Amino acid sequence: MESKRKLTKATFDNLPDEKKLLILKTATNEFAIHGFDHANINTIAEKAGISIGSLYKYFGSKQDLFLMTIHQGTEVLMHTLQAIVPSAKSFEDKCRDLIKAIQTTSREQQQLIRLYSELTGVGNSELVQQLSYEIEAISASMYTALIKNGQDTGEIRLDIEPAMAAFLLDNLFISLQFSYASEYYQQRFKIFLGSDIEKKDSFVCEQMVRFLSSALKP
Amino acid sequence: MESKRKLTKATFDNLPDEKKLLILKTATNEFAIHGFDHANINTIAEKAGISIGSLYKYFGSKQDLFLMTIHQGTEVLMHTLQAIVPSAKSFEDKCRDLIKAIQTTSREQQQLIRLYSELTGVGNSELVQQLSYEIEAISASMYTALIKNGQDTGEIRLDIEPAMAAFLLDNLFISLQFSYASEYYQQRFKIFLGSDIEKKDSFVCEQMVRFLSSALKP
Amino acid sequence: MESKRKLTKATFDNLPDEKKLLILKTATNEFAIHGFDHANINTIAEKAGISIGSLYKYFGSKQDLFLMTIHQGTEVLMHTLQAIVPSAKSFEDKCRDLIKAIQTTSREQQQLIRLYSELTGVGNSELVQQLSYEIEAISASMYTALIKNGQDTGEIRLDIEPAMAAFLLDNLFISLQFSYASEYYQQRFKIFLGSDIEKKDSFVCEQMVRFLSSALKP
Amino acid sequence: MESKRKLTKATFDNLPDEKKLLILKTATNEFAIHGFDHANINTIAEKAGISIGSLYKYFGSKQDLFLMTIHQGTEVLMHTLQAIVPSAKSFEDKCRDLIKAIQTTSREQQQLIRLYSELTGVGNSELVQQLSYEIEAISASMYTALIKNGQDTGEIRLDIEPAMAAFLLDNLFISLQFSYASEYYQQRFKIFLGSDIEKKDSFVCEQMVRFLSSALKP
DNA sequence: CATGAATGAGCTTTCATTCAT
DNA sequence: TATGAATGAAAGCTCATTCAT
Repeated sequence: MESKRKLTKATFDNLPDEKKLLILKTATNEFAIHGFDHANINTIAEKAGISIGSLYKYFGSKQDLFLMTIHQGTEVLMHTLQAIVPSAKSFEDKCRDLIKAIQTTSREQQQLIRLYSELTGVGNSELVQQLSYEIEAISASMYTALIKNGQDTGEIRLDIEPAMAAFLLDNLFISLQFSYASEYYQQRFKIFLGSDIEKKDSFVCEQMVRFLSSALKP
Repeated sequence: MESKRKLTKATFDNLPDEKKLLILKTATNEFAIHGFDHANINTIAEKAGISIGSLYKYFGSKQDLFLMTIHQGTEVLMHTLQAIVPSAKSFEDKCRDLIKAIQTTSREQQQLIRLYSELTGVGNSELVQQLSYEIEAISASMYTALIKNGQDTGEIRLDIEPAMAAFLLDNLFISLQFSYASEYYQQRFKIFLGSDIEKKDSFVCEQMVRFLSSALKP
Repeated sequence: MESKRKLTKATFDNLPDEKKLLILKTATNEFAIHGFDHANINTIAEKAGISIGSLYKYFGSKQDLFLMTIHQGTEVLMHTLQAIVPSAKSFEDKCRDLIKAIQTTSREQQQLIRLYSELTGVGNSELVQQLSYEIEAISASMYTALIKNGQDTGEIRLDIEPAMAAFLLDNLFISLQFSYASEYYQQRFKIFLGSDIEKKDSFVCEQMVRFLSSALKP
Repeated sequence: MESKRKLTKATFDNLPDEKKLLILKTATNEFAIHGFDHANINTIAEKAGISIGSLYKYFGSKQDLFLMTIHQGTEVLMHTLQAIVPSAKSFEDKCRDLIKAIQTTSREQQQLIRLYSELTGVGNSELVQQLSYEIEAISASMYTALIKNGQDTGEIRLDIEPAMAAFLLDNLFISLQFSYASEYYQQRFKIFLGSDIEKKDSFVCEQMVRFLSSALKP
């Protein structure tokens, strides 16, 4: 809908992949550790082994760099989704796969998910709008399709609106994601379920699957 | 369990209630609008009609003031919970009441909920730990009790762990809360359900009730 | 006409006169030597013996400080004008007094006049507009009155518009001012009149008086 | 007298005229709009369709490029002067022609005149000295000759030094030029003469001619 | 107790110039 | 000759906190 403004300048795209990845990884690290406001652009440049001037040749601003790290990160996450949702498995099995994927990636990509939760606080420039739209619209359409498909195959009740079911599903998945990645939500997770959540992956998964399939079965 | 360090100094407690409320209200406003980092302590003092010196006599630091605003705010929210959860109604009716309460208070107390979502980013001092424990522990125990009670009355299935069910319930409620209060989650809400979410309160409520009661009924 | 926005904050006004003058003098120096763009706020603070924080408590921005130095400086110049123009002397004698005053003050207040010529380049914020209006409006009205008065006394021809005569008069005076104060205009002055202009004050004065009185006599 | 250091390197002179003009025109634009300090060399190169590397092959520095734009611009202005001053007309008519020329060119070559007023602030390298000498020496000698010639023909009084009269004449002309071209002086112009100065060209011209011829006639 | 002036470290961003290709 | 990516010093401004009055 909007004329997609690019987050990077051409100079960045022309960089060798190795260098591009190094820069983005360094930035992801800094932003995840210190948050957007407290992350230091000069430090990022230094740690990535480039000059500040170059950093600003590649990205127009601190915010652009931040958004780019998220953009690149979410692409990875979206691939995971796309590998699971359109498969031929049953709805219940897909849920199980999704939850397991969340449990794995939330730990592997902890920093990325922390970044995502920073997105809320960066103010609401056009770019933030655009990026968040990109991210959420994909999940929304994929989950809605997932539900509709389940309704077609008779696995999912018809008296619930697909968009609404998708919304609730995504809410549960996002919450779970944060519960594994963010320090704050991790603590809350433990308050509910005890300090040994690390060992309870399959328990959490099975209980959620049970919860979800009952909630949506006809 | 924890050595409760106080957020306020005695000097604040001795203030007339009116003044105390004015200060906290002003702070809530500033923090909700600008976020923790960009809120300006000097501005808060000015708007509350007191000197910065006094503010520092009342609260030890910016963080302490912030945590106090949350502490005071959540008390209000907890009262709502306590009015609904222990009532004599059916589980389904309690869910309905809770969702309606969320829809109402999220709009009325928008700023408060925005504050809460800032909590994640404030770092993890002892005080943050303490406060978050206070908040989450109450919800956790209340929802867990709610589920157990439902299991006792035969309204809720027995093959789901009460703590786990409570966790999922709270996840859905918190997500809904943010969806009404935070700008970012509001946009996401609309991506899923269309731009007229303001008019769909009862639809959202009924669908969620249906989802929840199916998920948990025996 | 415009709601006069103040250049200083109250905190500056409350300072002891000695300190106020030291700050303005230091700033005048820096701005005169380096020009607006190259003047260094941190250096000004340091040389004035105050912290940068304080400087920004006193003045909202670099530009505000700059404009304040001009404002204060022109006040001095305006006093000189007001001492000469409304006197009981003949028009010719007043011109002579004005030119002599320019020759003296341009040397004494060299830096101030250099500041003034920087004014053009500072961009056109509301404040610049306001300040320049203040300065020019006073000269305009005083010189116009001077001409009208001369027409009333029969010293000045009637077939020239007072405002136009005042404009030309001011043009000559300002040019002369720059010719003594600005390095560039000084060089130009010498190209026209030879390198010994320093010793030619009375010659320059008499020739100008002769030029002016002929130009305007009936 | 002075060892004329060149502003351009040979590489520039060898360029096709079209390209040379494009570069200078682009530079004039940028310098006129943003002033010397805020003009961006990289932007100029980009807009002129050449590389920064090339620009630095053509001109030694930002300052050199700036001075070159002025040098080239003043040549145009000087041609105007040379077309009027040595003509066979009366002194009064020449004045009239000069003023009219100023009114026209100040509007057409607005940017050029704005550049000229930037010259003061560029510091005082050898090159600035050289350039300003070039410019001012020509006006000085032409106006002085104009006056002397008037004295010879009996149009101009003998009791005024030609150089001095030339100086005053040039002061008035330069002031007028700025009054049409610079934003700041334009505002001042209006303060003296009202906001409709655009429509008053012939009035301004006639009043100035009257002023000048009276000032200098025997 | 109350005040509020003073502090100063710290951070984003710009841009003239260089030099390897 | 031409290119344009890389450089990095430098500067305006903010704001939590202190402490003398």
